[in-house]
Amino acid sequence: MPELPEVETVRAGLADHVLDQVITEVEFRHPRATRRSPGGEAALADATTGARITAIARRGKYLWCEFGNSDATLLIHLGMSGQILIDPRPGMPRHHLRARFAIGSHEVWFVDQRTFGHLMISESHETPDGQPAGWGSNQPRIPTAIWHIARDPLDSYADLPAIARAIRGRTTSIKRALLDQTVVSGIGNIYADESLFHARIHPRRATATMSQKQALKVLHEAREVMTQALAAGGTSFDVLYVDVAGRSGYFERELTVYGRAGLPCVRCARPIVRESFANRSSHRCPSCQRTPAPAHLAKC
DNA sequence: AGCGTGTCCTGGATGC
DNA sequence: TGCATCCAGGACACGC
Repeated sequence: MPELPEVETVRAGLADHVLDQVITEVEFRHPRATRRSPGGEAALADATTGARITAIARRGKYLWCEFGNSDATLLIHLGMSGQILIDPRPGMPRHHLRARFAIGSHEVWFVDQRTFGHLMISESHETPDGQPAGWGSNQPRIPTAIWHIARDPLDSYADLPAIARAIRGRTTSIKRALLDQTVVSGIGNIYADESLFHARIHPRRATATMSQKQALKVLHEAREVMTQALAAGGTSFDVLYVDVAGRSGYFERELTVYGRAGLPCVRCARPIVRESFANRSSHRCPSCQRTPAPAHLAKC
């Protein structure tokens, strides 16, 4: 399940192989892959065939290709199970292959078992702050389809104090705010739990009752845990996720709470608990992340 | 307007 | 053993 560090690993891998190359062939193998793209498969193929890739950019979990002076971008979201495979081995199974591209001398596959991922063409427009929209972008433009996606904790143009203030302005729980991509992007269930553990904050803590220092602490921990995950090559839980060359990440060994229900807390040895949260689950240490007083607890 | 819930999807795990 | 149900997850449409 690719989150920000995994997506960045994919971005860097793609940039290594297809930057300055021309897309010569596009083939779609599943209609859901292009469901959000205006005009569908035909328009996407039309917009990309013959185009030269001049940047591979990323904001949060979204990737996009820039094409020189063109306003059009090819936007990619890997969803839960999406993978990008470059020059896949000849025997690689094809049953989850959703789209394939010939780019320069490379074969590039978009493989996605659960089909939550998608590809789309999006026009772009100038960023409000005049800065590049994300890692790898070399122009101050953002795909219009993701104008509402906030900068992520690894983005050098992200204003963490401003994000902390936005979090505190919400009437919800800190975990919901962290998962809201319009507040801060790139944080999924795994890194939300990890960041909150490191910051010693309960997932259901009401954001409006948090101090600026506490909110900022959570964001800094998110940045830290993602930086470490990135250095380790991305997190992986099963064979669904592999990076562009088909290798799995190995950061999962470093996770402190996520997926560790019943196992001892790395700090205090009390068993980690798993609780249901908004049709999902939260993992926390009942001792390091104590339940706040009712007045400081959000409804969900 | 802002917030919370339901939905999309597949296949491994679990239950009877 | 086999069938049925549950569950995981990100993003967004929708309703309150």
